[in-house]
Amino acid sequence: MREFGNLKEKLREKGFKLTPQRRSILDTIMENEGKHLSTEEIYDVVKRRCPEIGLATVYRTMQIFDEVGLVYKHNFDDGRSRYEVTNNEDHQHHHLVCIKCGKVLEVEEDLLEQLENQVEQKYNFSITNHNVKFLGYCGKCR
Amino acid sequence: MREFGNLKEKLREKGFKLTPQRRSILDTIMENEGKHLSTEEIYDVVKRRCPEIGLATVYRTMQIFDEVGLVYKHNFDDGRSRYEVTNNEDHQHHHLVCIKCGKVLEVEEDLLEQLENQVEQKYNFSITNHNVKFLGYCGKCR
DNA sequence: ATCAATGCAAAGATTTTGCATCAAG
DNA sequence: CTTGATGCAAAATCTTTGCATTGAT
Repeated sequence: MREFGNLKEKLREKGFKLTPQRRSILDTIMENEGKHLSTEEIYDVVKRRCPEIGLATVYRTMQIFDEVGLVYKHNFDDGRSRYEVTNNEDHQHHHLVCIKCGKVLEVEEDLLEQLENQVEQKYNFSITNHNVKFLGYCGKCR
Repeated sequence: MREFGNLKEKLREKGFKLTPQRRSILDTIMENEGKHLSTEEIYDVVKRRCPEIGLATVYRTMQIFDEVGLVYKHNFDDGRSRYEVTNNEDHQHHHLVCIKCGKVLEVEEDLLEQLENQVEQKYNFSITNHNVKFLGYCGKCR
């Protein structure tokens, strides 16, 4: 489990406060690790422990968390953004997206270092993260 | 240059017709290869040679083209979908997205075959395409 | 006291849909 | 004729914004 001290610091660094709402949101996405919740889904869950919260607050909070690097904003092509906590890894892991049923699996391997180094040199680009999706058919659908 | 016969066939296979509107849209995105046009941008260009066309038609057409595999639908996190012709390659090339200025560069290298093979075996998943974005800072912004 | 954060409602933006009309086989 | 495709406008979604209020420091 991750310590709150770090998080608070991470927010403070950029001039943000750790309000009860933000903390509830953080709790929620940490408890639902690997689920890729959308903003509205997060809102629905958070409302249970924090009934007065507004949807706009969740939207604003997710923007901040993304900016600060607490979460990663995914696009799985279903019309809404989905979020995942970044577990202090500097790089995102990869995802398998089934183009039939839409299921999203996670891949543990990274293995892109070598490729990234090549690309950084050749294109004069400083890579801070990557986003890798493999599209295809999952076991059930193929 | 690609032949229209193939395209028409590709559409027909799935029961779609190659109408003048669809053809104009296809011309437009082929003439703007590498530009990642959004639906509205495509609409603006197509209107010049096809003034009676409606935005909804462009949206519907892009859905079909994506489904048929004529284009690839990108998300560069600017709030709209952007499209690119798939040059009969079975796999997408990669992109460098600058998180400061938003510029998108293309990477020619693929080099994911090995990783994909590993992943296919381990996760019992049949990969048909991939989507790889490297996030970071371009030459100007870093 | 100050200044950010919140909640609510309204506004924005992109995308989809309903429906009458058009076009092609 | 019949069926899909189109254009227009309206609707549906997701997301952002304006503003008065609240809440810490």
